[in-house]
Amino acid sequence: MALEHLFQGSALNAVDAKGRVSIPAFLRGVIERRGDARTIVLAKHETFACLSAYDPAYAALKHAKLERLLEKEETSPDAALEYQQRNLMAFAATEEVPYDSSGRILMPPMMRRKGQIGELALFLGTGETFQIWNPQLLLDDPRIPDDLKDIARFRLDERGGTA
Amino acid sequence: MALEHLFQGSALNAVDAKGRVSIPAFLRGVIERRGDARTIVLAKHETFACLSAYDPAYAALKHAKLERLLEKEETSPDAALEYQQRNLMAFAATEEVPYDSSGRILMPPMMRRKGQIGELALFLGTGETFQIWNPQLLLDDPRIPDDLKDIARFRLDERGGTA
DNA sequence: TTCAATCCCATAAAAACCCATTGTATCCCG
DNA sequence: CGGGATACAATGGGTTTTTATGGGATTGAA
Repeated sequence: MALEHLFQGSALNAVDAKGRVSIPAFLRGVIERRGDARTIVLAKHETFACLSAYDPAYAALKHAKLERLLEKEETSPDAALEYQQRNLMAFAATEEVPYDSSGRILMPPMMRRKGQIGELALFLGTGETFQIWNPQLLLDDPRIPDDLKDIARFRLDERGGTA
Repeated sequence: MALEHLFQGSALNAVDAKGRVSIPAFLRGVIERRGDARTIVLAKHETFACLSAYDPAYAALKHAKLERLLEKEETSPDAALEYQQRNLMAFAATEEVPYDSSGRILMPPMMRRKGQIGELALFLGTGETFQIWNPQLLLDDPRIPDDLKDIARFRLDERGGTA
């Protein structure tokens, strides 16, 4: 498959008192080039203490991939159950939120809790999708490469906060 | 794979007060022959104290390679984590910057610090990618061949600066 | 009413854009 | 072969546009 437009780069944005966050312009650019939606899909990340985010076009693609996988491995009861589980996670456990004309979303409270997002949201492009972190949790995770933590620290410094 | 257009040659350009740098025309030529983007991707070099740079087409190619690797080795939890880490480094730890009609980029502050780039940027073609150095750091690195340092010194002399 | 989401407007900083200058290499023509 | 004329690269500076973000005002459902 391979998508031609990939999410890349990092940014640290504020979450204001109303729970609004600006989606960095360079990520919005990719979303709007992939499709014409001004919307992102949020989910808890599978392995890290952060949120995973992507555009509706990618969600559709992901769904198609699951369908194909099912058709291939079918007949096994295990496979069918696994499909049901994955499907639930892919759709029921996600939230789709539009961003407004200034590029901001209202972070849904449930996702905010799941991602433990506080006053600051660290956006990280990861190719097909991007991640949203509480920067402190990223710094605390031993599985994250040091070079990436340096970037998080730089983004925090840039803002004047001491990390 | 093998790309047909390769980066080669060297140039020393100024970084102005706004942080702008001209990408040498001979490198831009390669970028635009590889794809139609007028954009470069910047990353910290893995082994040297400089930046690594390439075009989006090369980045996509690298990504596709990673994807194929994952599908082959999948299922292992270790492999999955390693994949996540690589993806983060390849995308979150890089920045994509467009160059304008006069061939200049705005060097992102984070990359400028990571590469310790001051007022001068030394561009070195290395085939599939190219490097951007603080010329002084190149001269100070014992791992760099003397012949290459001579080239750096020549570029500095050309400019009137004493190396 | 009340809380919360959406819309609208304001602003400061940063980035993108446009235009001008210089220097150098190239070309053309006498 | 010399000497302009030309084209393009690199760079400086100003102006406009975009971004991120704050703060009302309005809508709407509970």
